[in-house]
Amino acid sequence: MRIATWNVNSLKARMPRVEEWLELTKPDVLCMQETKLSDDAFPLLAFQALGYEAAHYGQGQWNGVAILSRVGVDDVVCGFADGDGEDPEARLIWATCGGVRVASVYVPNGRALDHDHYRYKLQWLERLRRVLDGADPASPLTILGDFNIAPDDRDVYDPAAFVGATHTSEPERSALQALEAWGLVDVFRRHYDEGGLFSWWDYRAGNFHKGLGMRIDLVLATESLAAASTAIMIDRNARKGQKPSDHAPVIADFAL
DNA sequence: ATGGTGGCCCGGCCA
Repeated sequence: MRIATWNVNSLKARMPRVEEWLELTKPDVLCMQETKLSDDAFPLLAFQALGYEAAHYGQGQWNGVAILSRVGVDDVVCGFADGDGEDPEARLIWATCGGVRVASVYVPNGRALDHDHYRYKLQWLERLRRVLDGADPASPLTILGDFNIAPDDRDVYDPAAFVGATHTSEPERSALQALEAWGLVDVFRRHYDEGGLFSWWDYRAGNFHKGLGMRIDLVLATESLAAASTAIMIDRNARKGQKPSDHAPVIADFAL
């Protein structure tokens, strides 16, 4: 089973690239983030024409997450659904696809360490951790998406440049480690040890061509599922060319 | 290391 994640930075702007990429890559499941669409505007028919079912949780203009699948989209849950009030932003959707529980997440950016959005980010990650109490770490489960956290210093082009900034702060990394402590593995690190392998590059200043990026798009999987992973790659080709997203897709293959 | 690009939808905000 091939499962991928891609922050598309507006599905409306990216639809030609996404359709082309689906036909080329043929994932069984694709998690998308930042669709920036209302549910009414989600191009379901176009995806069905390519053989995919889909679940979308959007709010229009900002955020928005989706799961495409050609191995079923069952038991869809939008948001935290934990009874503690609705998250005002559409950042989380779950579905069961081919026997695997899949989440597509768009973790808040945080903006700055002293910003309200940073506190929202940490609270959001804690809430995601609590939601996992309702799941079994021995079951096949995967959380994919834009975590807006570089897990360690290998995952940024210059750690010194991020001191005092978001994405690398200790509380953010601890919040990610709390998810891992529940029973999730960073599948990419099961296959690659080296740094300098990134999934996001700022549009500005030619950062992609200079190799100035971060690895913030992650595939977290329970140990039993991670043990079935045969390969994982960051598809840098999708960051090239006309009208790319600022994120590259991450593609993971599992022997399922 | 600052200034830079591209998305939203039309003036800044957000990434």
